[in-house]
Amino acid sequence: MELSATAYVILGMVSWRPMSGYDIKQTVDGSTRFFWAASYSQIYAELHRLEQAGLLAAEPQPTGGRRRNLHRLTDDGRRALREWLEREPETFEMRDEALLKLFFASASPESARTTLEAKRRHHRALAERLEGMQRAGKASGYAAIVLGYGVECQRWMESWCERALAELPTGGGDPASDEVAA
Amino acid sequence: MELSATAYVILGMVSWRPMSGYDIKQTVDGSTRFFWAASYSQIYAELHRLEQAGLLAAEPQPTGGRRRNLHRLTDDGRRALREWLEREPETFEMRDEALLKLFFASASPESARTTLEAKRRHHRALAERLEGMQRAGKASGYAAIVLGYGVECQRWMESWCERALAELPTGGGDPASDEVAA
DNA sequence: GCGCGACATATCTGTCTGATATATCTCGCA
DNA sequence: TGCGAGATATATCAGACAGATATGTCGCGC
Repeated sequence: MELSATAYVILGMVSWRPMSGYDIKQTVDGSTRFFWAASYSQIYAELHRLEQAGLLAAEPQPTGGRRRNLHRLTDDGRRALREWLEREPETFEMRDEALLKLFFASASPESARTTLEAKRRHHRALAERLEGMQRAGKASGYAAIVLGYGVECQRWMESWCERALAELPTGGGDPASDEVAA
Repeated sequence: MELSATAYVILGMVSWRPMSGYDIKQTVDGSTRFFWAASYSQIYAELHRLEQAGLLAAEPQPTGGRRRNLHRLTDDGRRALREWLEREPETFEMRDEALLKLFFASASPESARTTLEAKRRHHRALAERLEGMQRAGKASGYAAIVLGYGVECQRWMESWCERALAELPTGGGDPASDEVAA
């Protein structure tokens, strides 16, 4: 049974406590989102698939007229989660539009500085947000380790931008001719 | 005219010299791939769209019986590229399966160590590959700056893994109880 | 002259995002 | 009392994107 990594995010979240799709989305947005995001469409689709596969069990818990399905892990689900944890991680991807703009900056050299400044601001803002989560003591155990990674990583990126900015030639010039040999 | 960021990768590549779709894929795989990847399906689809939009011009250059379309930037295309470079970067995303596994490691605490070791190996291997590109002198100008970022970033991640490994409790235990407050 | 690997284009399936639709519930406040 | 804003909750669509695969040509070594 091949599952997407997002399916395992759901299994992992539900391993803490039974959750609705909405709960899962909120928790992902407040935690794994910075290294693994998930959208509603993905979450609800996976939830149905995982129930079909017997890894999750849903029990309807309507509050008055409002629908709500609480999903909990089955024994098979817990086993699948554990097996996934013990496999080698595969996916590591970055998508950084600022780096892309810097890469092509020779087509508009004045843009290099503003792009780097925007990237620095972005990392600083995210670092501060994550530090707020640290101070709020929202994460413990492994989650706290990963949160620490997030903070330090954003701070490293922020400081790289500062260094790069300092080394950038001032006149909006091109730091030696550009391009990558094919 | 709304273009995807991948469209601008294509405009940027073609701004260096006219290229075929195949050329673009090779160049992306050897350069921007680590912060902005592109697949053939995406590239050929965008190439058609950009030509429709008048930002690229294609000239057929068959070698004997082998088809080949050389794409070059039009004046509108160069203008669009410059305008994009001067806009604020928006997308910054990471997808790191190792971090995800570490996050949920309390469901299989022995996995934390092997996950971190795999992540460390991954970053080391990528760093070495990028350092090889540096030594080969394949990048100059802004591309070299971005390559330097890649190397330093991978090395930072590698060293973070080493630090985390050193701080991990030895007996496969759980570093204080887990979970994230909703 | 045959086969392998590089060159070249195209397309399919499936993952995933972001926006949007729909409906209910809660709470503050007029 | 009643009403509107915002939180809760599920669902779906269009489109971006990756990865695999199909199809065919070319050059080169053996």
